[in-house]
Amino acid sequence: MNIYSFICPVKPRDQHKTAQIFAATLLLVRENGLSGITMSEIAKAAKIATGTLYIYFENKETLINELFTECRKSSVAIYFEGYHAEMPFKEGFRIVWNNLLQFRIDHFEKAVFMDQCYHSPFITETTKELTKKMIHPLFKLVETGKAIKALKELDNLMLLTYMVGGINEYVKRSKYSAKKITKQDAMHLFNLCWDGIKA
Amino acid sequence: MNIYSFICPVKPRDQHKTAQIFAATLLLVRENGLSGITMSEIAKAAKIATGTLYIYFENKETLINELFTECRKSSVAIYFEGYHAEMPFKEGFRIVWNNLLQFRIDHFEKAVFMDQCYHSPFITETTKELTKKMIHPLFKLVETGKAIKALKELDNLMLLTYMVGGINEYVKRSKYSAKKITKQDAMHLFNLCWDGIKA
DNA sequence: CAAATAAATGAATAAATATTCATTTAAAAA
DNA sequence: TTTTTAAATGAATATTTATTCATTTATTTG
Repeated sequence: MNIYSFICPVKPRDQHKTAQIFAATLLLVRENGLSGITMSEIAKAAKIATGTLYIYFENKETLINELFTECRKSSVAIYFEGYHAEMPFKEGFRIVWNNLLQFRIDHFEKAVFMDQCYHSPFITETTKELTKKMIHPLFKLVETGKAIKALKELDNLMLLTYMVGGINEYVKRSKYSAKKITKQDAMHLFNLCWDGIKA
Repeated sequence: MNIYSFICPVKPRDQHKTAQIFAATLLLVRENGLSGITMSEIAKAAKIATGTLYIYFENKETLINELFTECRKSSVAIYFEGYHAEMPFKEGFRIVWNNLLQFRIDHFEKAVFMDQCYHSPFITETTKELTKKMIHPLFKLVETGKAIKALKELDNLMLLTYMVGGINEYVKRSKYSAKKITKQDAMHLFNLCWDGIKA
C-alpha cells in the first residue's frame, strides 16, 4: 500500500511530463482545432508513447478537462498580478485590463483552447462550475467600480463581457493577420474600453 | 447529357433539403460542438439517409466549408438592412450595430458555428479568403466614420473588433445563462460601444 | 549487487466514424 | 402504361482514432 493512499487521493505524477503533455495539446489545438487532435498525436508531440498518456490521464475527456481547469487557474492568477485594492480605481483597473490583454498575447494557445472548449462536448458540468467560480474576482472588481461611481451603473455581465470581448476579438484577429500588438495599440484599446464603461 | 453541364458547373440540388442539412448541422454544433458532430448524426437530424448526405456534399469538409460560407453570406446580408449611406453617421452606425446584435441573438447557432470554425482544421484557405472579402462593407463603414471625424482615428481592425467583440461575448454569455436580452440591454450595450469609439 | 517495484513502451485491439454501393423507390419521358 | 432516368436508402466496408496490455526499461529497496 502506497503512503499517498491516505494523504493524497491522486497518484503523484511527474510534473514536467504533465506540463509537456499540456503544452503539446495546446500547440496542436491551436494548429488543428479541438476537433483535430488525437491522443496519438498528442503523445507524439509530447515525445512520449501513447500508452504513457494513459498513465497520466485516464482518457481524452479527463485530459481536456484538467487542461481547461489549469488554463483558467493560470489565467486568473495573472489577471491580478500587481493589483492592490488600495490603488486608485482606474489605476487598478488598468493593471487588470493590461494583464487580461497580456495573458491573451503571451498565452494565445491557452485562450484559443479555452474558447474552443466552450462549445465542446468534452467539458463536463463539474468543470464548468469549477472554472466559473474562478473568475469571481473579476466580478468583484467591476462591482467596486460601480460602488465608487467610477463605472456606469450597468449589469456586471455587460461591463465584463464588453471589457473582455473587445480584447479577445482584437488579439484573435491580430494573431491571424500576424500583426504585432504594440504598447501604443494596447493604450488605444484601453481607452476604447475605458471611455465606454466609465461613469 | 444534362443541360446544366454547360450553364452551371454545380449539380442542381433540392434547396429545401440542403437547408434541412444545414439546419441540422447548426443545431448539432450548438449542442455538441464542432468536434462532436458525425455525418450519420447530421443525416439523422436532417431526416435523411447517410448516403443522401453524400449526394448533396462530397464529404464532411465540403459540407462544413459550404455551410460556413452560407453563414457569412447570410449574416452580412442582414448587417446592412435598413442602412443608407445618406443617413447621419451615428444613425446608420446604430442600425448596423443593432443588426449585428440581432443576428447573433436570432441566429445564435450560426454565430457559434462560425466561432468554432475559426480554429478548426476543416475550413480551407480558399473559404477563409472568400469569407474575409464579405465583411469588407464593415471596414468601409468605420472608414467613413473616421473620415467625417465621428469616430476615433484608430486602426480599422481595432475599431471593428471592439465593436464586434463586445457584442459577441455578451450574447454568448447571455445565452449560456439563459438570459433574455431586452431592448434596454441593447441600448445600454450600444452606448458602451459608442462612448468608446466616438471621436 | 540482485530482487522487487514502478514507469514507459508501442504494437495490437476495440470502438467510433466516414464513405461506398448494391438495391429500392420515386419521378420523368416515351 | 411501360420504360428510362434520377434520387434516396442504409447496411456493409474502410478508415481513423481511442484504449489496452504483454513486454521492456528504469528506478528503488534490501
